[in-house]
Amino acid sequence: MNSPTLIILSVALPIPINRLFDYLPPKNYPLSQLQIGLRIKVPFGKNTKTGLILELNHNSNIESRKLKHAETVIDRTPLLTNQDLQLLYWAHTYYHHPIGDVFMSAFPTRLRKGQPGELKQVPYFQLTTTGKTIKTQKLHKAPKQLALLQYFKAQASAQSHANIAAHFKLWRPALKALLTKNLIEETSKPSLPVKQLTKQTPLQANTQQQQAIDTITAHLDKFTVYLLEGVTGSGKTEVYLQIIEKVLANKLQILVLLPEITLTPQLEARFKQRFSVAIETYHSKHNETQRQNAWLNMQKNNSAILLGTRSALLTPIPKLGLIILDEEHDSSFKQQEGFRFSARDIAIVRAKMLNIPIVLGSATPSLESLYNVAQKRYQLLRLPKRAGNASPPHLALLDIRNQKLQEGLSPALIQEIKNTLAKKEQVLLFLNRRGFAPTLICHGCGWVAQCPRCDSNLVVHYQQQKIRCHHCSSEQTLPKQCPACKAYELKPLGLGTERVENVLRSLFPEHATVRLDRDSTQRKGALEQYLDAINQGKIDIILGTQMLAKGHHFPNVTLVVLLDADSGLFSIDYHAPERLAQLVTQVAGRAGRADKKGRVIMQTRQPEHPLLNTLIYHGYQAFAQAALAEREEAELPPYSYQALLRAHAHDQHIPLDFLNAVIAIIDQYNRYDVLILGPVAAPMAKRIGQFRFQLLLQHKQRKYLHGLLKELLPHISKLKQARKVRWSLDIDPLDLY
DNA sequence: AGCACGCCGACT
DNA sequence: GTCGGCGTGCTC
Repeated sequence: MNSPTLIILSVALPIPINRLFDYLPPKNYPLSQLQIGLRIKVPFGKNTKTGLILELNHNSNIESRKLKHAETVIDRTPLLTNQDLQLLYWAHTYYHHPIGDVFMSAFPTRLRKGQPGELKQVPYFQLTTTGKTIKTQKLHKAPKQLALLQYFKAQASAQSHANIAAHFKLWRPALKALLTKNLIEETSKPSLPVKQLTKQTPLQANTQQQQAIDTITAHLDKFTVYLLEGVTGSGKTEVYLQIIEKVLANKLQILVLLPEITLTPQLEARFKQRFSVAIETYHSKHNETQRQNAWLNMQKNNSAILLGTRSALLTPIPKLGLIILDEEHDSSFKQQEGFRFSARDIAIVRAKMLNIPIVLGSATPSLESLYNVAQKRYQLLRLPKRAGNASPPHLALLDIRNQKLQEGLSPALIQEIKNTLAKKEQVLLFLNRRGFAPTLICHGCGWVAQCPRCDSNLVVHYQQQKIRCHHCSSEQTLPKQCPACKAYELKPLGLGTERVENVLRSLFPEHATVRLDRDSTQRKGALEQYLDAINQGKIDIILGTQMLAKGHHFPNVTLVVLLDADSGLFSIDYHAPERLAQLVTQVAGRAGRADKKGRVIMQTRQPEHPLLNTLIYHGYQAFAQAALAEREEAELPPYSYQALLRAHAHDQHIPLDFLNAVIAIIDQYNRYDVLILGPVAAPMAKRIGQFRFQLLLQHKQRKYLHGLLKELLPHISKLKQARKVRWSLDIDPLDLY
């Protein structure tokens, strides 16, 4: 029916429907300028949507009377390269996620919504001639303005709002005043002088560092996955910096991916001190203008290095020559909703497509990565030595069975803390549970305070006099009287950081204790304040949650305590021991970083637990080998492949009906005996008022699992039960929740 | 996802 | 008698 000169555009749209939509070109648009990869505005139902041209065809399966004209082509040249498009296509296939959603997720929000692909000018400010010479006494009545003026005097180049905000609070009025007084003027972004790549000479690498650097830089023009296993403080960052320098010398760009909450500012500062090339950062703290500019500066090759989190992975980088992914075991590299991709796994595919090296760094590599080393797919590089001669901490288990505990602290532990404090050294205690107590129970009738919307107990927050659910936002005032039997017998049960803080203060009243958890650090800048106080030696005892495990340096801490290390051992999720081991090793890394030897004590009721013992007495590597052997025995990943189909709804039977209908379809197509586990209730069956069920699919060979999924999914979308549930497919799930 | 159409309950 | 609840269907 269609004439051969007709051009049909197949467009990917950001909607959860797994197909392309066909359009006629915009009216009067020169056909020769149409290209795959251009963003385009199209009418869609009652709306206009921004999509991406993925195919140019001569005909369409849609009746021609239904075809609409596209409105406008946004880009003159594609923002993504062919290789970017190929990578996205691969990700769409691998994760079985709707094509338009995957392709459009490569763009920052503004560009996804159709904004032109141009840099947004952000104002920069510099001193005027008057500003440079003014006598500071003239501003003695305006300390804020004076401080800001001094700051500008100390800077070599013009500064943006973001630069100023990093150093001052409530700076806007002061800046405005200085502008009015003509001491500061607006200007454009200063261009960086790029006479040389570095402005700081590299540190002297030790033998292992040098070996790692040499190995990687010997073959910068071919794909290899390097697993750089370096204990805390072994100088991984210096290795990264020296490899990057070599790649910069080849005029190529570098992508550095970091976990969500690492110390990006510190790392950014270190990169900026070392290199004089333009560096972009991309993470959740940035606003949309900053994201768009960072993305475009990489895309246009204006900038050489991108430091970012998972969301930076798909930034187009035309001259990409190296990918570094630090803390590769970190779970924040896996997106946990919508398009549930693993930034690590896609990064590896990206490196492979571009034939460039990728370096995965970690002190505690994931079991998959260690398995890939054993399979000779990755090359292992080890940095066993701690820099500056710091010796590794000594780990020990402390059996607390039959011990009389004082709010979770055993007598032996209290003695250890005393000894450490007597030596004027700091103690770090780790308890991964905030609040005062995880349970409020009535001693009269056994009633327990439970969340009305979730399958969980309400946590007692004593300071705020609240009981609160940690899974949804519901909270109540701390009751005095049991709502069931009216007795005044309500007692908090179990340990939280607040409670341990109290006992520490009463046991060691002459020592300063600080608690670091989400509650105590909510106020902006509070965490930084506490960290400063710790590093200035004003604090003797540090108590905190998970947030202590990552990155922070506590050079004077010589005793690290894990109060309740067992909790990870009882989880039904087979990843739990791996996570516990990583956590223990990371927390242990906080101790004895300077010349003082550190000690790590783990209180446990499972002193005979084999994996725990392997970890404590033989180290992380030995633990990993033992854990891998268990996984192999049980045919769990990485010895098999999994996909998890989740479903939730307000009514209990809806997700269950849906998953049973899915099973009925699976039975028709399951030629290769993919293992089906479920449907079962999720470990937390009810959450935020929704009932959650899941179906686990597993097979020893990836191709059979994925083959089944590919056949299955179109049928699932068509199920009438599918409309009533919210469902999602998680490939290579990390959380079996 | 977003929107319209459509058929049943409490209201100016 | 109407407004609006969310079940169902469609988007090139």
